[in-house]
Amino acid sequence: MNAPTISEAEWTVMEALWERAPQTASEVAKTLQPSTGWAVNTVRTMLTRLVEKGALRSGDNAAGVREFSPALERALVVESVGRSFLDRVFKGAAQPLLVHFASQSKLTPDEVRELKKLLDDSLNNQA
Amino acid sequence: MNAPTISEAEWTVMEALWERAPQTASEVAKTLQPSTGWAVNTVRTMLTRLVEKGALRSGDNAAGVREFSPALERALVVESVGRSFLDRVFKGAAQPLLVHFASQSKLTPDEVRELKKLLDDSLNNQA
DNA sequence: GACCTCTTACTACATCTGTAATAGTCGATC
DNA sequence: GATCGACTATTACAGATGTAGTAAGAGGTC
Repeated sequence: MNAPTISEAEWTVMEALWERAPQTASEVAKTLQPSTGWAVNTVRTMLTRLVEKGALRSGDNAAGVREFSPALERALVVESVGRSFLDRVFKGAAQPLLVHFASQSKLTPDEVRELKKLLDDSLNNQA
Repeated sequence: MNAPTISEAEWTVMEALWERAPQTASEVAKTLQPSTGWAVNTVRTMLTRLVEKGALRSGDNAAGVREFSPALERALVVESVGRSFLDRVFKGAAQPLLVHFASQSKLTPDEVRELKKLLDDSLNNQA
């Protein structure tokens, strides 16, 4: 029941569709062209593979052109790749991961405040 | 610059050598056998590939048998895969990542205390 | 009605990964 | 000195990934 494996390039395509859906293949290709330089067929191939993987759904629009939409919520996929990253790199221990990224990053005072609140809440919810 | 790409299975091998080094191929294979079931040759292949990638160094021990050691510190590789994960999944924004994992995980009061301290420190160090 | 453009379906091909098997060398063994 | 067991080097092979190209139908254009 885990989300399917989504490769790095495929992730880029998913992001485009999480941003706006549905889109046809040419629309996605046009959206990604500036940042990736991918040929339309490259994008088509990835769309097809993502449909096969169950990450996208497709159907024809009024004009009879196929259009694509996410079949999985972004949050769910983030959940899944997040857990796999946590397991692989931090052996499943969230605290060292949090330490790593917290010490690595420069946060604003507001962000720190929010995080501390969240940490407190997480304690209370456990009780 | 960036640490080389280390695949999931290769990561397992690296962990064994970060734990204890140097080790010969058979030693690593024996170590990993219970958890992975890999054949010795499978481990050898991965060791070879990791040397090619520059993630391991190898040399002959007193008995003339090749042994392997990490060529990269674990922290450095974690740094690199961590950043790549952050960029890909959270578009480089550490705060949402921290929110995600913090809310996802059940931490002990001690761990929460440590993290909050770390967050405070990170603010001070910026100033 | 021949031609160009979209769209779709199918195919291509190198590289990386996972997972080994095979062949050849070398030292210990009987 | 033929044999057995490590060790090394080379090769294999299928599936995933990145990055397309080609062929063929459908619709507008001159």
